Amino acid sequence: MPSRTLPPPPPAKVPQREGTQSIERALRVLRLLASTNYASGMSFQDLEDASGLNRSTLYRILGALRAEGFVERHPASGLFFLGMDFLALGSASMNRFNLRELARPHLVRIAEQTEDTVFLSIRSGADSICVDRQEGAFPIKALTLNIGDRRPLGIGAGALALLAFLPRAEMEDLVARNARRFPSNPAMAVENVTALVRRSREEGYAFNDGQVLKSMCAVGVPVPGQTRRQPLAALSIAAISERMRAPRRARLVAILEEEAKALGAALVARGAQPLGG
Amino acid sequence: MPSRTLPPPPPAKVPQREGTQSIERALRVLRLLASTNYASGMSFQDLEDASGLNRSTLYRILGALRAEGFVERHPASGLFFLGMDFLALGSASMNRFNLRELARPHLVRIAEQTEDTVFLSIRSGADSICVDRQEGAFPIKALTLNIGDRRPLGIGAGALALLAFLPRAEMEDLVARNARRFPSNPAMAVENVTALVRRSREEGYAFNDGQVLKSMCAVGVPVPGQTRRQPLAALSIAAISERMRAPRRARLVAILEEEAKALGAALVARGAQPLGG
DNA sequence: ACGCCCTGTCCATATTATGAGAAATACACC
DNA sequence: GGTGTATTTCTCATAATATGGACAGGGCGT
Repeated sequence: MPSRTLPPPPPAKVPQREGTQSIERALRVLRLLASTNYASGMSFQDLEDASGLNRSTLYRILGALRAEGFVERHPASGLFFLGMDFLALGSASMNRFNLRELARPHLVRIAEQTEDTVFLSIRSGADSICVDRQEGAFPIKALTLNIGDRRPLGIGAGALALLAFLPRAEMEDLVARNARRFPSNPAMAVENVTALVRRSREEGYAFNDGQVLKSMCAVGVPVPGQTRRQPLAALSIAAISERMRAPRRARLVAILEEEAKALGAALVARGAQPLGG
Repeated sequence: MPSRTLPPPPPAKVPQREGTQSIERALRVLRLLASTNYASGMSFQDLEDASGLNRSTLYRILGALRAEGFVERHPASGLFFLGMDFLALGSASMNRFNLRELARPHLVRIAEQTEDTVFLSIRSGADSICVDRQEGAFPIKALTLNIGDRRPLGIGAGALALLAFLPRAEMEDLVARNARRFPSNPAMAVENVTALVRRSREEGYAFNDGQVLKSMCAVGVPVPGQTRRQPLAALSIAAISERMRAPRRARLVAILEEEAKALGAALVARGAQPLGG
């Protein structure tokens, strides 16, 4: 080894920190606990390995999370879990602008009139999230979406309605983003989604003809904000194909439109704003 | 003012801290955002007032929460919201030991056989939490519980089943705790709950005869763990009183028992342990 | 123009979180 | 019962981190 003077090891520490190391770490731990591969709980060892944190630090973090009820520890097994309070937090996160509360009667009314299953979706970034659902009485149920499910904008009637009625520039940007996110998925290709959007705009509603699930169809409309170009949410109905043919489909759309308009007005009155991301 | 030498102001700081100030603060902020009175979003000012934190500190905390997606800020209005990821976290918290996933087919089967509404509950501390629900086809629905709802142990069929089949000492402790928590509620009085527990043990199932909602009845059974004295969860059925009379009620209980036994076996096989608190 | 309030950023400071290690505790395997 | 291993808690010196006061840029009403 030539004894060259070692170049003074530059601190090279690119802290890049914004002064919130511990919070960041704590939230990461929560994310770990939420990852579905560990639904059956995580041991301390699991957490230590997966997080890469120092033991002492991890104990301290877990202690804090536990003290606030965000994490629970099973006494017998010693496994760590997300605290049950996340149920409450989860509901709260869905209730932006009281959207869910205000929308519920509309969902119920639509489900009663149509006997099919109704969904309420909102936009989050380049995704659509199903926020609420109301099952209809018709025995063959089309339960494509569970509450909390994410779909890229454009996939499914609700997600397509959210996308299609955005300002053109924003819409095109999102379509491009999703095409990049899912390069291997032909359904997300720019041409394909653009075609769906065009048709939705022409017909005034989003129509999903079995793209997600064979033999299941759905229609969706935007919930208008100040203007129709600023949708606050989307309402959609799913049913088996037979119940979605031309004459009935128009009726369903009319019902959706009516409720969406009323809901939109109520939301605007309460100062709701379209969600971006 | 006598110029007495000021007694050296003892630091008197009782930090009492466990070295997790910032995490504690961050979690408090999340709680604030989740509080329902602010469902329509909180301005920075709101948060500052409600949290009592220094502005800079609050900015940093919110920045960290936002960077991790736990908090979102609405661009137009500047309002802060819980991030939509809480939906996912909420689902995850319900899926302990994959309970929800494993239980779902059982719920569906019970709902199909009985046409009534079925609930899955677990214990959390001195409460029961409704973790999942499956609606039956019968047109008059008894939707006493929403997913995520908490009830003190003993109130309602599911919560009573969870309580009644615990080891006696534990049960009595919990009954006493809840009586103290709700001193003004006669339904939670020790004598009352004890009587319900006794009957449940004698008959082998929990029966709620309109205590929660007039004209609505429910039956519940524990999902057994290693032994029946270590219930992992509870299954219950709610219906209008007419559908809960003697002959039918026995059938319902039999169906519940069968599914609960199967579910319990599956859970035990996966190493599930009863939840405490 | 002026004051007032709200919003956001900077930066010196000491308070706080950190992590190594030791000590205590539980647990398994003979 | 005894030995070894894993788990959990505690202590403590240290530096890195989070803190909060000060400052600066609007917006708005008067």
